[in-house]
Amino acid sequence: MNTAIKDAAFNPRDCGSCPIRHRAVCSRCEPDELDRLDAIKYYRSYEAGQPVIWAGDHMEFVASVVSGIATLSQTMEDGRTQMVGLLLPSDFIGRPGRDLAPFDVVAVSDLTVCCFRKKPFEELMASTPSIGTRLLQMTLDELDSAREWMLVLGRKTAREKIASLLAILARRDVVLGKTPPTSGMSLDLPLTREAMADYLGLTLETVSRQISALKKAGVIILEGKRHVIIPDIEVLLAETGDDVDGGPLT
Amino acid sequence: MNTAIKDAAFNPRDCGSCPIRHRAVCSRCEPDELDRLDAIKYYRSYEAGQPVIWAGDHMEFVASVVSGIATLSQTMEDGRTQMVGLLLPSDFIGRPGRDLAPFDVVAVSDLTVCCFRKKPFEELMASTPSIGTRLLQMTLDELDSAREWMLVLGRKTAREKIASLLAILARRDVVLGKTPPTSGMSLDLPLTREAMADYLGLTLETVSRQISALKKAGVIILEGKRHVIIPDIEVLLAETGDDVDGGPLT
DNA sequence: TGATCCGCTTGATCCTGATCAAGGTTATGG
DNA sequence: CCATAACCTTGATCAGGATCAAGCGGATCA
Repeated sequence: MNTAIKDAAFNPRDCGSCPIRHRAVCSRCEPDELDRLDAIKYYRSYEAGQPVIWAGDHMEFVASVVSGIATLSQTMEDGRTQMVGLLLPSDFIGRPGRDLAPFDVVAVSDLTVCCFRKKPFEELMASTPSIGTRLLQMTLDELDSAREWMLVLGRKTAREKIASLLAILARRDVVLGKTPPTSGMSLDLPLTREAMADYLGLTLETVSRQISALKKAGVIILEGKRHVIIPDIEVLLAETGDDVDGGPLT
Repeated sequence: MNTAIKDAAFNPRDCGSCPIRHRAVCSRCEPDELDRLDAIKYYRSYEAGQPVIWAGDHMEFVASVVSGIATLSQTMEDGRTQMVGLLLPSDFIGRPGRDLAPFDVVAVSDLTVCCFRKKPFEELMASTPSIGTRLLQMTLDELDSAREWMLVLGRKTAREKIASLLAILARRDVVLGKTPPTSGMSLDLPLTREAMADYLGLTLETVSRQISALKKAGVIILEGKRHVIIPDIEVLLAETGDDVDGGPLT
């Protein structure tokens, strides 16, 4: 696999914006640790739709998403697929200490990742406890998110699922400062209806219908197919079925 | 909360069987690290049905299950609940570096856990990299399991869900050496029909019906309500919908 | 300028699993 | 020993979402 991967034209001087350095693995590293990370890193980019890795492949690197969006998913023999994670800028890809990729990773938009060769990275981790600590915290966060998503998949209605997905995407955009946190939030859907369906355990028709229903109810306003305006975030949160206090935006 | 917790009558000399020492956090620790772990540990037990901790509570300890079974779950205001994990002997409870419990933990059978006060444990972790490494590996395993479960919740039919649960429980019993791995496997269900339903995102009636259906199809044989005999594991695995190669028993 | 494709929407119908309801089994306790 | 309460099974009916099907609108390309 992994045909058609191209090494990125990403300028190494853009290193300053490398999420490894600033937001992911190494946010608490000392300067000399950063230097050592720099020594083993390189960039790669993928076009929308390209696979980054297939479940079962040997992974010879770990990586951090610089820009773009990728999905983590599983597919059954008969074609049913379930997305198990959404990889956004600053998210980490890979398993130190493991050889085989457990899930498929596919770029859904143009994607640039910052890679570290696995062996040197693991050695660096062994000699730099703060990296391991940071990675443990990130993994615990991912585990909590995965478990929260299990409630969505197992117990929520189609309408609640859609509202939950929109709320999660909205929260991310707030965190990234792309939209105000209060009223008139605006949001670009990074996923096709089918990808949303795979994320939510629904069919694409149901996704489409429920989005239309939320639109008709005035919970969201659609501009085109992919741009969503949320007039009142509280109304959207009420549709998720979650406890409103301590909800997704806090 | 946490009323009615009793300190265990567990004999400290049984320390030799403490899973922290042998299977969980410290399987690769040096003897002096084990001594330091011993210095901050204590046992607790809970009766079937008792809560260990509620989501949002402050956790002043981390722990490892010694014996019995607990569940990790989430409940919506309207009562819908989703189990997000099953805690069996040797499983770890808690989040170093976090203060609040993210999910409810409830004992479903009589339960004994080996606790470590959180602060000293975190200090020990900071000074003993192998503990952190071990914990990272365990957390990555849990994350993979959680993600595999997302496929079950999102895409499998009721019958496949039941078969998947039975396969997982069967695999555990094989690993623990309770039953032969090949033919005529036998298995005690540790959960009520309702708990299975909460794990699988179903109702208890559907669970009951699908178990009856698998029985009628000869995939399983029931002795009483809780004891299951699996005449041919391959037949059960075929019912899970999973790829049979590399399936749950390997 | 069409022709084609892809992503999306909407309608009609079906089916799986939820819900409502009744009764059976097993364990516990007076 | 029976009474009670969990826990479980089974039946009848309902409904939410899947499936099958048709068509729309905006890209891309010859």
